[in-house]
Formats: sequence, C-alpha cells, structure tokens
Amino acid sequence: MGMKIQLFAYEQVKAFIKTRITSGAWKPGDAVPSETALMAQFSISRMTVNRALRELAAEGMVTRIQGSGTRVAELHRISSRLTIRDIKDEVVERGHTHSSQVVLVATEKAAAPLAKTLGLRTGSKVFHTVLVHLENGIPIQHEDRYVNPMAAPDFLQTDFTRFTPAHHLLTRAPLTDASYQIEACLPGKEIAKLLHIKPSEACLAITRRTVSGAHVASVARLVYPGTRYSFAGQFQA
Amino acid sequence: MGMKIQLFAYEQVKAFIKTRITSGAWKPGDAVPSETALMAQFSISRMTVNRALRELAAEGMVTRIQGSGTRVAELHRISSRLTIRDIKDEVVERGHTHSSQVVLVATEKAAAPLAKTLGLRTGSKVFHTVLVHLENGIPIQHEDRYVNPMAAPDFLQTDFTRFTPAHHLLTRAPLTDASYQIEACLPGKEIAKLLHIKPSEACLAITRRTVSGAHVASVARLVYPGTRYSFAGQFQA
DNA sequence: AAACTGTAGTTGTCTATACAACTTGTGTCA
DNA sequence: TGACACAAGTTGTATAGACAACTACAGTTT
Repeated sequence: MGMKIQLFAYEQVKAFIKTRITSGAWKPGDAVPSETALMAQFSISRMTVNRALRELAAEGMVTRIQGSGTRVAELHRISSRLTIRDIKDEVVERGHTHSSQVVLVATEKAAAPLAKTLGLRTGSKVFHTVLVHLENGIPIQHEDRYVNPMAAPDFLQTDFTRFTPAHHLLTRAPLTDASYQIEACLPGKEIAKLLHIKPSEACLAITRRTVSGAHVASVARLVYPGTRYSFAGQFQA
Repeated sequence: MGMKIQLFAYEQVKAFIKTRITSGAWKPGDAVPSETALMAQFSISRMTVNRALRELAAEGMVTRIQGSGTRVAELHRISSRLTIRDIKDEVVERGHTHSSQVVLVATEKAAAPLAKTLGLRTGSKVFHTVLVHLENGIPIQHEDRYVNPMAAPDFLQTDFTRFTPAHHLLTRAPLTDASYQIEACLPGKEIAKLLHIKPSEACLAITRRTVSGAHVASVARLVYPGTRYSFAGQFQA
C-alpha cells in the first residue's frame, strides 16, 4: 500500500488549517492563527509554520497581508490547471494508437489578418499544415496550423506522419506564453468529410496562439467531433 | 510605474534559471546546477536556493529527484488555472447587467442514475432548478441543476432572481472538490427556445459535479450558445 | 477635529547549521 | 560475473535567530 504514514511538520500544519476551512469551522474572512501562535501550538519553528502558510496562500486557501495577518480566502476559488499537451501523448497514454493523415503541407503568403496575429508583414512567407489525427483509426481532431518561419525554420522538413507539429514546436521553440479560446461550432463541409461526421454535428473548436520568446510561433485551430471528444478535468481545493 | 526595483535573492535565482530555460540555453533533460553550486555562485545560503528551486518545481519548470539532482522539465508544460466562478460575477465584471429567468424550482424523486452520482438512494428527495441567465437581456446560459438536500437544506428558500444557485452553494457549502466536462452539443428544441437560438446552432455544454465534504453537493449542466459565448484563457510559463 | 508619533504585532526574507533520505558510482568480496 | 558494502553527492526537512517591512491602533500634539 503506497500509504504515507509520516506527515512532515509543515504538512501537519497545512492539514490542520485545511480541514478547518473545508469543514466550514473557519469561514471566509476569518483570521487564521498567527505564525507565532501556530509555532507555539505545534512546538515547531517559525520557518516551518511560514512554509505551510506560504504554500496555502499559493494554493489560494488563505490570504496573507504583511503586517496585518492571515485570513481564510474569500471564496476558495477552486481551480484546476489546464495544460497544453501533445495529442499524440494523450492518445498513447490512453493505451491507444495514434496516427496522422496529412492533408496539406505548404508555404503560403500571409493575408493581412493572419500576418497581424503572427506579427509579420502582409505577404510574408508562412508555413501552413492541415492534418487529421486518428485514435485507433478513428478521426478525433482536425488541425489547421500556421507557423512563423522565424520561430521554426525547419518546420516543413518534419515527417508529420511520425511527429506531430506540436511535438516539433515544443521541442524546438521553448514556449513562453499562449492564449486559447474554446468554442462550439459546426464543422463545415470539408472538415466534416475529413472527420467522418455529418456537417450538422456540433464540434468543439480550440483556437490557440503560442508565443516563443519574441516571436508568435504558431496559430492553430483544432476541431474535435462533439460526439467523440470532450474535455474533462478535476478541480481540487 | 509599479516597477519593482529590488528582487529578493530567491527571485534572482528563479529569474536566472527561468531565462536560461525559456531562451533555450538549457534544454529539457539538462541538469540544473546543484543547490551547493548555486549557493556558491550567488553567495547565498542553501535554504534560499532551495526555496527558489522548490518553487520552480511547483511551477513545472524543473523536475527534482532527491539524491539525484534537478533537471529542466521535459516539456515545460504550460498551463493556466481554470476557475469556478459565479456567472453573475463574470457578467458584472464585464460591466453588464445580469438577470435570471426562473423556469423551474421543484423537489423531485431521484431516478437511479442521478441518485448514484449524488450518492443517494434511488427515489430520495432532490432539489431541481432550471434557469436562464441573461446578460443585458440576452440569454447566455441555460442552467439545469440538481442539488443534494443534505448539502444545502434551505436551497429552495433562495430568491433565484436575486441570487444564483451557484452563489447560494458557494457561500453555504464549502467546496472541496469538483470535476467538469466540456463538450459540444446541439441544444434540443426546448433549450433552443429558451436561449432564443435555432435548434441547429452548436452549443458549448459544461457538466459539473461539485463535492462538499462528505456529500456530492450538486450536479449541473450549463449550456451556452456557441455564437455568443466562448471560453478564453491565457497560459503562462 | 486633524495630523502626527510611537509601539506592539504580524508577515517577508535570509542565514548557518544539522540531520535524514535517497541516488549513483566505485570498489571489494565471494 | 554477480552481489554486496561503502562513500560522495544531492535533495528534503527542520531549527534558532536576526533584521526588514508593513499594519493597526493608541496616545499625543497641533
């Protein structure tokens, strides 16, 4: 049994406070005992108490104000981390096989709006790829991606049946920022055909823009069939 | 001009390592200097170095293994926090006005599958509410919610035109866990009518299950019109 | 009434040291 | 060759003490 028997001192303090908050004994806005008080109560040093409280603050359970004190956070804003992952890893992790169908690999001239989001001049060279990702042979994602040549000059040399575009980019261009947008949409004739669904079937679309250092590295639109894909997650207090 | 001039020692160490990772100078899998080495390099104590590295590990930038060392994390998995918020707060924060249309407020007997997810016996009493949330008079969310009476006995006493169900639950039952699922779907005739959209318009649906202490507090299905709502976020390294 | 001052209490950071727990490689012994 | 023991290096936790920065409040002065 992987059960952990011994809790470290700072973990005991965290657990003590956490249970009082989640049980409702201490309500939002209530004062949490000061470091000095907890230090005496647990017979441990202040640094250890400090670490416990600092971590609870980072987790959003409490609010700390220097000189004033520590209080239970207002609405323990429960939150989860949403991570950028390579779809291939995701599929493999489920124990399934991943494959890709390459629809388009091209160099194009950027139209005005695209050039703007990539931070390039209108008419600049951009890389454009379109692929369909399959899980056990069933289409689950349509990926339409534009890549800034400045960020990944050798992008088109990749064999996209073996490595996903995301993999190439993640390994070459260290990510610094990204923004995403999740929406519901209808696929349109062409994408519906590639995903083997009806044009009337609702889809989940994620538009993602990734930044690497000074450059906008890539803009991608990922379309998932609504019946075959959903986006699940777990929150923890 | 809120510029912070002085960086604390542990912040300097973090910045030093972070820039080397995001610039690509240190690649995933590379070894990060040991605590002893950094201690000498910056002329600071080991505890301070330790704090810097511990925080970088928590942020997912590096991986630490006791006895072995610290390395640059494989794919700096960029992530963002997805937060549970009250839709009313969201609307108000945008400077708009929020209003609710109450469709149903009832006490029902739970059918088998619902009872199971709420952790109750089949046929137990459950609260059921259906409302439409409006932003400046335009429908943006259809909320269909079941509530466990054990977790919020006075739930139905609320005036739902003034307080949202989420508000009542967040203030009464301290949240401990939650899981969610985001999917694309078609609304169906009834919901389409309430949201003033065509039944063929794609919608974003979030199904959320919240846990408070020992009880599953509530199960809600939130449906957003695809044309009027999307879910945006920002990642940070 | 308003402005100022001082003080006690609180959090933020940092140090030097200590020991525990773990990993890795090297050398020894069977 | 294989098993074992050991040592060096690394991270994990904890301590006692120190000073800095900030808040809140009470008391004083203007």
